Amino acid sequence: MPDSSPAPRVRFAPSPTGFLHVGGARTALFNWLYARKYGGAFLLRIEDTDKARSTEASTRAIFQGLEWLGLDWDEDVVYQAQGLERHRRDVAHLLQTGSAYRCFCTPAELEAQRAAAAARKEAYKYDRRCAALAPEEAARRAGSEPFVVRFRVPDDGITTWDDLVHGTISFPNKDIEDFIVLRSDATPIYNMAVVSDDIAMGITLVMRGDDHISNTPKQILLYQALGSALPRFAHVPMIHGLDGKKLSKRHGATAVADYRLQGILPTAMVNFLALLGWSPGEDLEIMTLHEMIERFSADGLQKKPAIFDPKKLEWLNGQHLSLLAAAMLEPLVTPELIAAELATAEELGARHDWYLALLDMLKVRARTVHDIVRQAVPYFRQDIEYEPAAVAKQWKDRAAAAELLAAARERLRLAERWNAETLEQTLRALAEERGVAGGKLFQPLRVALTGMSVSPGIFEVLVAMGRERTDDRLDAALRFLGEPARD
RNA sequence: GGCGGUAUCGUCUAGGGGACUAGGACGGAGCCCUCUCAAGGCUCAAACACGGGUUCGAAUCCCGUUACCGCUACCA
Repeated sequence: MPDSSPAPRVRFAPSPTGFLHVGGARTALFNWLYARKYGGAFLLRIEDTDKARSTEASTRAIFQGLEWLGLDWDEDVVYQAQGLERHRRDVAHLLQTGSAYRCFCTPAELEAQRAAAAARKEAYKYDRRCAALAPEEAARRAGSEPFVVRFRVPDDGITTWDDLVHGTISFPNKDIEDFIVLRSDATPIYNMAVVSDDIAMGITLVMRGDDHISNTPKQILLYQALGSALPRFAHVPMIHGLDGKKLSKRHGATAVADYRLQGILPTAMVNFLALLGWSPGEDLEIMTLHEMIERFSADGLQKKPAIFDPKKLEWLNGQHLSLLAAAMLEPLVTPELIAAELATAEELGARHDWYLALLDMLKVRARTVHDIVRQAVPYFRQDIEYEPAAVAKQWKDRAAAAELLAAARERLRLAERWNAETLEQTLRALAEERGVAGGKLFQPLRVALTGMSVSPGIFEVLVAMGRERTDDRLDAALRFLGEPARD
């Protein structure tokens, strides 16, 4: 026999009513990490029983979101709506064994009862009037009247479980109302469908958001009434916005796809999400998925909600960007360069080594993929745009700047080799001859080459620019400034 | 209102009765490096919600209080 503990089976069960939300993505991630860590299965179930709100586009968005994050699932995707017959069979079983009963109260009647309770400032709980109906009578009325099926919650006792993140949680049964399991249109209510599906899928650990804690006792009661072994439960905290409230549209981007559009790397996103509510201990922050699997443990799961801090995400993204080899970065940046009409795939392919070196040069000071594209502009575009602020500051004395740049142009034309060492020697020598600090030469030169006052080191820039374009840029700068008088 | 959950720097967190003068990270301030900006290195400011216990000793255990969050549908 291999191992005494069977391989765990976990699932991520979103309802396809919108895009993949960061909260959902994180729940999926924790489930995935758990499955991968312990050699179990990570299953995906689409909870599409609410036909009015479920869409196929949402389902696709969920798949794409998970794929982008690198969270692959095992086995075929389960669609909850396809389990309808089984859901009904399970409800029939409940009815047969007396664990559930038919309720003929109409929505209007229930609403009136609720309103009356509210007026009396009492907590409303279904008064179980239909629980007392004789089974034969209920069966007879069922032929002609609409009804729902309610679960018969025991009067006494407590329902309790040992939550993987919270420890023991218990609910007195007397506080749980006889909840509905089957609607009057004979479709199952959420709690029923979930339990039926989780049993059918052989789920051994239900890991989901904190907001399901109060559903758990009801679900446990269902497992027991259905005669099934209980899975373990783990309730992970929610994600909140900067204001401490549940993350919503008001907080800006909430869909993982939004972050993709913002130039966030999937590895950074997944790393950030993992850190929200989980800690590997030992002050470790930057991790790959693989490293997270190695260190993952439910012990490190936090109990309190975490606030989503976009600043830290950006920082983390910058770190991942710097760590990423140019060859890995290439497929992420190339489409954007093409979209920005800075280059074509052919051009990039033709000078591939140069392109990779450029990425290595730019990635260090970028926090998003967009930053790289922005910084790459002067290396691709034929014409040059000068930032007004850069011109104002570095070319304040236009005549002097022109004179200096003209001298630099002459020297650079004479440079024997076009590499960082040679260029540094050449330009430092020039600065020294002129009796100026290096910066006094490099800064105006930077503006001439890039149009900006900020860029990578000037010698690197020169190398990336190449001899010809450097010369063109200096010509352009001199035209802009007005050629200095020659003797 | 009822039920449930949670509480360490502004934020993410370490901490599991003495190792706490409470550690790391983001963000902030400053210094170093330096041709600019990043990156990197260093320094500073910044927290155990409050009150009672238990204990020789409590951020850590227990009980209250407070605050916040979730649920309280024939939604999921």
